[in-house]
Amino acid sequence: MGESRYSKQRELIYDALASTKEHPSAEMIYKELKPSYPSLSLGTVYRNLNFLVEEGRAISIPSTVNRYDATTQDHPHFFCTCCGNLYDLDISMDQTLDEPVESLGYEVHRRDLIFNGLCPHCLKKGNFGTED
Amino acid sequence: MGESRYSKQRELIYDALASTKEHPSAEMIYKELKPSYPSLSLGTVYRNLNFLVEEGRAISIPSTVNRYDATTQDHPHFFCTCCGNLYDLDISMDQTLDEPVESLGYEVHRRDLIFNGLCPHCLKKGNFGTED
DNA sequence: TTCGGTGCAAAGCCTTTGCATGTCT
DNA sequence: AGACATGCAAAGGCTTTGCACCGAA
Repeated sequence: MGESRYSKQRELIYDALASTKEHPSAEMIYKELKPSYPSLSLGTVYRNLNFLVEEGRAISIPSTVNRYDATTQDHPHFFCTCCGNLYDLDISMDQTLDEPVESLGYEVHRRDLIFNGLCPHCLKKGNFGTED
Repeated sequence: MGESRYSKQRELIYDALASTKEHPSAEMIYKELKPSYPSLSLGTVYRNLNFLVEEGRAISIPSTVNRYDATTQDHPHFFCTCCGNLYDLDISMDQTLDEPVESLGYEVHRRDLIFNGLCPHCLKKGNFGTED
C-alpha cells in the first residue's frame, strides 16, 4: 500500500505553490525552481502536482477537452466525474454573482460555473468511482 | 476585410451543435458527421467551432493549461482575458449555490466558478484586447 | 477571378509514462 | 534491501497550421 516518501523536489514544489497567489501552471513552477535546482525535471513537477491534488493539499483548476454549446447565454454546467457527462443546469445564473466582483474593480464578461460531482443517473447505479 | 462565406461543412457543424444538449467536443461532432459526410476533416471542425465562438454563435466551455492552487477550499477565480492572469477572488462561495443543484438530484463535490473579463490593472492601462 | 474554406498531414503544446537510476526508511 | 521518487526521453492526446486545391460570390 502506497506510502509517501520525503523528497526535496516535492517539498520545493509544494512550497512554491503555497507561497504564491499566481495559481501557477506546472511549467511556471518548473521555470521558477529550475535555476536553483538544475536537475529538476518537468515530469517530476507534473507528478508531484498530481500527487498533491490527490492528497488534497492542492486543487487544480481544471482543464478538460474543449466542449462547445450553441446556447450562448450563460448557464451553469454540471460535470459528472463518474460518467463524464456534462449537463446543462436549468438554473438561473444569478446576475448578482457579478456585483461583488465588479465592486472589486473587475469588468465581468462571462462566468463559468461548473459543478463537479455525481449525476442522478450514476448515483442511482451506485457508480461512485470513475468508470473505465 | 474578412467576409465569411457559406460552406456546407460550417452549416452541418453548427446544426450538429445547435441540435444537441451534449456540449459536444470537436471530436464528438466530427464522429457524428463523418459517416454522412465522409470527406469532412477534423481540422475543419476545429476551425469552424473556433469561428462560431468568435462570431458569438457558440460558447466554449474552456480549457486552459492546468493551474494549481494550494488553497484547497473552494473560492472563485477571475481570469483576465487581456493579461492572462488568474486571480483569487476573496468572495465567499455561497454554499447556497448548491441547493438548487442538489434539489435536482445531483451530488455536488466541488464548484468551479470562473469569471472572465478584464482585471482592474488592464482596465487602467486601457488594454482591452489580447496582449501579445 | 478572387479570396475564403477545405482536406490532409505535419507540427506544436501540454501531459503522461516507461525505464534505469537514485534515495529515503 | 525494498519501495518509492527522480530524470530523461519517448509517446500520447488535443489542437493548430501550412499548403495546395476547391468553390462561393
